[in-house]
Amino acid sequence: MSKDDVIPKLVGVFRQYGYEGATLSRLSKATGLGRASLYHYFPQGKEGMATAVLGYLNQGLNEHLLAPLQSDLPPEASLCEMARRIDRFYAQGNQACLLALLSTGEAQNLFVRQVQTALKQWIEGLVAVALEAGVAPEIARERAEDVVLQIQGALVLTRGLNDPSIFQRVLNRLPELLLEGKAC
Amino acid sequence: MSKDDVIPKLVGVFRQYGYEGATLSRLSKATGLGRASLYHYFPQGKEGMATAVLGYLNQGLNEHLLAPLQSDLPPEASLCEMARRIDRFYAQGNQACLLALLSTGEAQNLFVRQVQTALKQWIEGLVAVALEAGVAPEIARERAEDVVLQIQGALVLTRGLNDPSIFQRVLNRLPELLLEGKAC
DNA sequence: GTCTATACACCGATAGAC
DNA sequence: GTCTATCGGTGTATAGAC
Repeated sequence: MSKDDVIPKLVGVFRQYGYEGATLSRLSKATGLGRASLYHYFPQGKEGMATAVLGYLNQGLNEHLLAPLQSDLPPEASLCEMARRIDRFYAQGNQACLLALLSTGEAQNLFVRQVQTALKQWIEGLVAVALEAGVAPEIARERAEDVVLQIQGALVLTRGLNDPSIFQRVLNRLPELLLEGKAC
Repeated sequence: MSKDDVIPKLVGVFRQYGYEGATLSRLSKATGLGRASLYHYFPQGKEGMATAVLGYLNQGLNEHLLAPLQSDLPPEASLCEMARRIDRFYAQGNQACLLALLSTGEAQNLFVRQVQTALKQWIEGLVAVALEAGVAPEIARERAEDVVLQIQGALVLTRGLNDPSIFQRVLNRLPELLLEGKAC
């Protein structure tokens, strides 16, 4: 088994339990490897595993969630496609976002840079679509931030209220939220 | 020292570190009490402390954050006042929301009910203001949810990007977000 | 009420056999 | 590479003196 086979199995644990809750016992169970074997792949231990998971998800963000934004689809359609993929990725709003989990507690200091990078890439991808659709530059950035912000807020509220309809509602309005009044 | 004096000192630890990160060592240090003394006040241990903290913050939500909504101020002014208090309570967006922290990981199962109650009260308070301002009932609820949702999202994004301006921007638009097109 | 001392489980991490 | 065994430290929780 290679390192690239192990990482995807670690993802679920960090996403469900956060950094502190992702114990080696759970990581071991999820991978089917003994603790010592995990240290073979990740000499930096748990911190190394979290870093790898963040890198893996950041790559997934680009290759899967943001891919439709760079396609030749019309802007609105590409946003709809992103929304569909987000819906799947976050399991209809039931799965937490690792970027949110890792910006609290002790993890905050360890992963600020990686979290910041991922969020910025996400926002930049959205800015590009808005600009392409003819939205004014100053407005495009604010709206792009709003898109990510509302997704994150919807995840919190959907989990807290146990009401998936909130997440759906936010996903549905993403296109008009970013492009309102332009090229719809 | 009474139980009511201890609880406020526990709050900061849970808000900063979340449930799993709020260790008895930290709670002991924050209160100035030994671990055993904490068990005198909270026989249910850490879970009891978290429950007490949630209750305390829920009461604060009603008595401080939501109080202006029930005052005789005009709707828009009461929302501005709530926004000011939220700004202070969340330290300009640098402090996490306990309701968000406790709806992930192992804490999720333990505190769903209390978290749900607090979020619903918050939303109900906002719905009441919107109705008072003449917003249609179906729309009022969605907008109230949006207010809480955007606050939560702004907290995530402000922490993750280390950019307090995002939190400020959301707070500033709360009145129009809830009342748009009505009695402004 | 607050303390010291302690019980026991689990934490992250490592050594060394195979 | 994967394992068993184990380290030192810390986790939550309790007992019992004062």
